Amino acid sequence: MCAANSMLIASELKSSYSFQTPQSWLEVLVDFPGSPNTENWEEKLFIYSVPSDLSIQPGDILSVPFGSQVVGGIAIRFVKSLPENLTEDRIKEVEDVVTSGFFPPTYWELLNRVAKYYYTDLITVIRVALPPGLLGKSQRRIRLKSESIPNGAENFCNHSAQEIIALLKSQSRGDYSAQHIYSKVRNAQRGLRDLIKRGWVESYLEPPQTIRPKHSKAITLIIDNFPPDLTDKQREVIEVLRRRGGELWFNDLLQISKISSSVAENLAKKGYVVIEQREKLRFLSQPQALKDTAKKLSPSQTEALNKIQETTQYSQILLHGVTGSGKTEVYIQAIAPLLEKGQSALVLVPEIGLTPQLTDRFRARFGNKVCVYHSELSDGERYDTWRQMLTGEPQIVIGTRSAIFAPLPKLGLIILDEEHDSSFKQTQLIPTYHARQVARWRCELENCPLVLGSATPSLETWVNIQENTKHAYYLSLPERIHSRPLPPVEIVDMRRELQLGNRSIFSRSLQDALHNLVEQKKQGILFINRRGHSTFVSCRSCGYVVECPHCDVSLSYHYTHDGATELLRCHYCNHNQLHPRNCPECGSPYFKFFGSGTQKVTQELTEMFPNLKWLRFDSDTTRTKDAHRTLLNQFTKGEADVLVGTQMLTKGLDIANVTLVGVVAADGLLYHSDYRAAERAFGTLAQVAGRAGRGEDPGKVIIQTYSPEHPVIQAVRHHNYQGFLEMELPQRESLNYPPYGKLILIRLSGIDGVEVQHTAEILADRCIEMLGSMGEVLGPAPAQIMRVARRYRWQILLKFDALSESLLKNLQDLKNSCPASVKMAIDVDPMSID
DNA sequence: AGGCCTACCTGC
DNA sequence: CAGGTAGGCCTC
Repeated sequence: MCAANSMLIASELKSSYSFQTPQSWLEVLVDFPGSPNTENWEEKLFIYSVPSDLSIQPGDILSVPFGSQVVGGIAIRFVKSLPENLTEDRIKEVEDVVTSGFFPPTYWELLNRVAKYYYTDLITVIRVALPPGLLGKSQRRIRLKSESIPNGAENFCNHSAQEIIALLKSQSRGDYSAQHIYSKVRNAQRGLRDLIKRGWVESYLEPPQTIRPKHSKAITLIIDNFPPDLTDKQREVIEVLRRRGGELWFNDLLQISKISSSVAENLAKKGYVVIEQREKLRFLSQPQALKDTAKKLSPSQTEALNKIQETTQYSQILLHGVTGSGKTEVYIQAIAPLLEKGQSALVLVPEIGLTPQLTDRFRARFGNKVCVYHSELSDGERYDTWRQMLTGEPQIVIGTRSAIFAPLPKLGLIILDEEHDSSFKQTQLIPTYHARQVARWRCELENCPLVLGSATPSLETWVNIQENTKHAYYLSLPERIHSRPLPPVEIVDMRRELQLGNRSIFSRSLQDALHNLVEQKKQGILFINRRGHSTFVSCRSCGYVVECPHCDVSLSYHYTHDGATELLRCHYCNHNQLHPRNCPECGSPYFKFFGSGTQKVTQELTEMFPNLKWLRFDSDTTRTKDAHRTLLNQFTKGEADVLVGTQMLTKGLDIANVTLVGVVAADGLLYHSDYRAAERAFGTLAQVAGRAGRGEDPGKVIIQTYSPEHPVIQAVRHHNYQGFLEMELPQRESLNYPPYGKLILIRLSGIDGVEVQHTAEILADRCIEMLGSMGEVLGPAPAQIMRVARRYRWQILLKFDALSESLLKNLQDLKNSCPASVKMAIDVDPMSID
């Protein structure tokens, strides 16, 4: 990392403080849970005074006192006078400025659009955009004043007070957060009041644990000659500093020159160097990739590159390139000239862990101008990367969904790689935004192009590009680089295998291919849709199936460390329990295992091919940091013949030695109640098939299925995206599903099943009233899996042609009328509706 | 989200 | 009628 560069940051950020605050009141958007909704957040701003030692400008991130706590907030604007209902004595002072100079106008507009479109309050959107921990909150804590409790006196307190004392005494410092005490002790509030009155415990506010810059001692050379009064050691220090560009971290200097710190301090006394605290950025240690240069492009790559480069205004560009057609190289060459112009670029990928190769290639070309930003970074790393972006240095940020909010000034291009991937949509937390939608807005606001890359574009993007002739371009990379062919796809009818007496999960064809693999020293990939061993376990004598106690699903069978522990695990709430020795219903010790997962596949591989080495690649084996990269490295180095994995395999994997791709069972993908099932299945199968034959040697794909005639299978077989479109689009159109109609899914959940259902029925009636002839209301219906983690789930689907203002307002009212015990979430453009 | 106030309930 | 508790509303 370049020390001098990072040191600049502190001073640059500081310079924006120089703005002089006018003497007036400050309106602040305060970060608290009950924050007002999108329609009227401006009406609920709070007014603070600015202490004389702080200078604040609108857009600064602050910490402010609020009620009994200290919370985060955003400075919005100064006002000259107080509203009539407020008197000066009720106004508190801003406590501190957390970060200055954030939120340029276009960025502010972007956040507002997200909030409005996805029915989320603005502060929640802001929280997504900022690195975690920046909007700090103080915490109330309870501390034991043990010396003041008379011996045995606690026995005269009420029960909860006694419990609290016992709890506090169980910890050496006698200090817990109030929240922790509330969760452990019943009626804690009452006990606490008693104890505080008696003076045995005290309650105090812990200041917010906001993330702050990390500082480190730095040494800077301030002369450019060698003065005569230097000792040998001092001379050496100056030489080292000169060689390293005049600046070094103090600790690094001591290491390099092997001197004691007093030598450097004496130099400082003589006035030849300055030693001071500077901000130090916490970056991941970046593996120094080999320097790489631009590759020669194919004619279609060149054509695509030219089009992207000549587009300087807002446009959507679909880069439709078959797997292995060299999209990454086009991205890289499109970005290079932007950096020269002083602009930055944003590259979004579905999951960073799955694409170390893409990151490596960018690093090889652009070195330390590449920043990686995603949720697996530690809070400190994320914070520092974020601050680094604010400097405006031309750079490339590669990140996952949330990086769409990377605060890059002078943005010149956004690239969404694998734009069809559903992980660009946030599903669990609000706002349930889609990074592609946000990217569109962002490019529009910054007036720069948006490149959407995929081998199997989403139907939304496809139709969007066709319909918008003005700001949309279609670019195609129809061939693999070096004119390598797409691998032939063989469809194996598993019904026929069964008829011929093959009960293995591998067809004869796949078995042969696996044998050849070992002989020819090639590598293969086996794709299976599920992790674990089996999807459910059933008693052979009475048919009993073990189900999750919290959800309406059967438990999946897993084993750990070579079968040492057998576990049943819920894939929805992560509940797990030991696999019973005997059936809980009838006591029989015999179980049958249904549905294969990755563990079952590897088990069968070991039994049938003892000489074949495999690696398992799924969310069970990649839980730890860097596990993706480690496993992929092992595989690339040839430490295994076969990589067995789930969806993760489909993304970006580019290994030349892979000649075989096997899909163990395609059927799990095909049959789903969701309207998007076919699109998802086609995408996944086409992507996984594309992993084969990327090197010199031709590849081969084997797909096993019980439905060989299924249209999706047929489309995959012929690598026929167009054919798939022609089949799928008319169906969507006839039912007015996206990309034609628009969907909003209202999800309701709660502990009390009857109450949730009742609420759903009332709300559905109101939706029918509200929509009138503008659209259709489907439901209410229980979710596909009605109960998850002890909560009952119901949903209402709204289907209509276009959004309208009145609809937006009414939906917001709907949310406000929902009882507190039923949670209501509005999912705009839901990815799945089961 | 907490903290605080108020309306309402329980035990004499 | 005091004391205790559950829910509503405010926090600049």
